[in-house]
Amino acid sequence: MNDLNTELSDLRLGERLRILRERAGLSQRALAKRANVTNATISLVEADKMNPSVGALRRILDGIPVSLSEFFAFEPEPEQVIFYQASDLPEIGKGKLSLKRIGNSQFGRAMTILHERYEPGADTGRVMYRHEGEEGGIVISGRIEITVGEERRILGPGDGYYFDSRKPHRFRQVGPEPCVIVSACTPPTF
Amino acid sequence: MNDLNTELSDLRLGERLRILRERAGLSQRALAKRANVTNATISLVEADKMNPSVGALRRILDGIPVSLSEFFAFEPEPEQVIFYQASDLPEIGKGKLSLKRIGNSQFGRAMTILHERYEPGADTGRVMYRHEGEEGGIVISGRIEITVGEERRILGPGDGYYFDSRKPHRFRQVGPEPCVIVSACTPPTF
DNA sequence: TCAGACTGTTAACGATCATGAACGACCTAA
DNA sequence: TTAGGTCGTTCATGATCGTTAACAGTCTGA
Repeated sequence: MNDLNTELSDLRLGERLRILRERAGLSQRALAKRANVTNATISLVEADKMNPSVGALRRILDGIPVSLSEFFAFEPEPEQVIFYQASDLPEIGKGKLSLKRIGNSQFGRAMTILHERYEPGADTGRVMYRHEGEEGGIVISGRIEITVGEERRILGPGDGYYFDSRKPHRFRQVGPEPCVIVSACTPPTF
Repeated sequence: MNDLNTELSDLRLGERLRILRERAGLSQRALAKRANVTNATISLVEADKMNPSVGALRRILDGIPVSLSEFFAFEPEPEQVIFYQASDLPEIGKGKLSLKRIGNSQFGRAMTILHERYEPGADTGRVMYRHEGEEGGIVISGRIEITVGEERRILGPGDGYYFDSRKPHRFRQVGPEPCVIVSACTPPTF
């Protein structure tokens, strides 16, 4: 016994489909005909006894017609994540540069927070980044050389920076110990 | 050979899922772990080689996290229906009262058009309807007795009406031939 | 009362999903 | 170079979907 039932009752597909279908004045069979699905399918979905494929659901909704987006509009949002557990944060970047993003990929968020770790020798490269927005940060530990446009500076613990991301920029770790930075950029970069 | 491939490429689930996943900095396996799905599932979905169930897609999206509504937000709307073929219009109502709704159940529409046909003896009943909005119409053929609040009138071809739906109202066919009316009400009643 | 047409539900079965385990490719460190 | 790690892909199999076909219940009209 898996949690199919839990999942189904959680989605409440059936309830909403039935409401929309009846609102349109369609019987299960009438809708089935329009949707190129059988009435049994609609019956089972409405009874929360089946977990339809996305394609099947779309065909059904097309028969009403209602878009998938509209259909799920009343779906409770996945509760806004407020707290991020370190072990859950995916590690981005490769090699000597490790990034952990906080608040990323959340629609409607104005910025992205990064927890960056530069191992000795780490370097964002000669090809300098450029993108829309602004970014800033504070060095937590270690030392890093930051180049922004024509400016170059080496920062240590407690030091900070802030610049327009459209200026070409480059980060390069210096010294024997890794450098840790917490930064933010806006709007969220991908 | 069915049209599974057509359906899948039509939905473009894979493309969007991949974009969202990568934007979140997650590998297929990392996302799979969060979503309680296997990496193979994500791989196949992204390659448009599988039509996931709604439940599975939701689990995957929860791992990003993105709501179903957001995920389908960019789905092209089912092209706004402009022309309705009579044979396609579902017939609502029972017995002597037949209704055909035009533009119903379309989110974002301001009103519903009804093609009503009252067979001899048809009557919306003594329990008079009341609902939000306004409604009006024109009699095409036959004769009908309309009661709105304290007002009562018998209308024939070419006659029209318009009133606030919150007033109790009742329609009753009179005469030997069926009565056909085209009406509109706002906002769409369910 | 009966036949007919409709409603939504349910059982059995073939098609498909979702899984677990393998694969080759790539990178990193030793 | 090798070993170990990750990446995304692919194959075989059990679980589930979606269909076909039947079912009982309701309503209409004869």
